[in-house]
Amino acid sequence: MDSAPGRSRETLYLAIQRDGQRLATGLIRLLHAMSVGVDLNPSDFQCYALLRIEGPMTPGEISQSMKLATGSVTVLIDRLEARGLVIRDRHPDDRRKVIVRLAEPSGDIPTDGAALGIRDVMLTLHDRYSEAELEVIADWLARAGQALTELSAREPR
Amino acid sequence: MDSAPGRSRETLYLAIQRDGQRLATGLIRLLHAMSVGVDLNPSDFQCYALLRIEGPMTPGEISQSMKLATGSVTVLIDRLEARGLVIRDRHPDDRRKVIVRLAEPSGDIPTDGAALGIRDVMLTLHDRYSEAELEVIADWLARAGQALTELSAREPR
DNA sequence: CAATGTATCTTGTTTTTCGAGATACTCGAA
DNA sequence: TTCGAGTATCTCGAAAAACAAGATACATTG
Repeated sequence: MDSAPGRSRETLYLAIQRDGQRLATGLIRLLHAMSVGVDLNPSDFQCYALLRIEGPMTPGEISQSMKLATGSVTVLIDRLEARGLVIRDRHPDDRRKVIVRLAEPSGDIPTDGAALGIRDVMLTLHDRYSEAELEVIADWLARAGQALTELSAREPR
Repeated sequence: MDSAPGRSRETLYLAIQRDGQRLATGLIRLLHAMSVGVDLNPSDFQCYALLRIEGPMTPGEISQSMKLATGSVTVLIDRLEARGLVIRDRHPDDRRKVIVRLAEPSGDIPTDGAALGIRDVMLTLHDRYSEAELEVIADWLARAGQALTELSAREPR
């Protein structure tokens, strides 16, 4: 694609910061749009997405990850469970713990991804890049995600 | 950086999707962490960030962008205004409209970016990439942000 | 086995969001 | 000009979600 002729490192950093922020607000918007699409509130949808990505988690882990109070997570899971989207299991080793996992038949709705035409848009977007470039992008996404996760994990309070 | 020797396009797409989702959840977490850091609720903080990025907006535009009811935006702006973070101005041409903009002395707190060591982490992250690679990343971020914005803007309901 | 720590749930309260209407303004056509 | 339809914001009461503190049950260490 090599669009701009060659911006300085400094300029590139600024561009990345600016466009990264734009992407972030876009993501929030999209998450909201998707959640109303499946008739879930944003928190519930985010939790559902989290379980899809990370696999089964305990309520405590969810509470940490989503920065919600434990009581909030309890009723959040109640709501998802009532809709048949997730299931609570007892932890085999530690019976204080509970394991929350996705319900098998994918509940009633959102298997995500394909919804809203996101997949198509993304495919179109990526057509323009070479494999080497996609490699760079994938690498950056993985590292940036890792960095952000560590950032908000450490010393949150 | 050229880490993996060469993944297929298909594999790369999947990696991007997966890591993109991870990045998204990381962003939400971080946004939440930053908002508690400046003692603002997530919506208020997001609105503040939005105004920083996009410049002055009307309540109606904010409501569309954040997918909130107009009434919710009114009290949201009330809260930000009470903290001295934003200012309401009348629109010069259309006096039904109101323009919300950042208060000049940056209110009491968050000039963002530097907070939480985000800047440092990002600098460290980007050190490993060549300028050509950064170019690719910046390009992708811009296009992806654009795509997401259009996606959630069209046919939201 | 007692004491302390951990994980989740319960309850009551506060905060945020919604939704429907009210008010104020704009613009085009009679 | 005046009327009417459309738009933008705000007001208000009701619903929903999040919190905080305590209760319960289990685990782990001495």
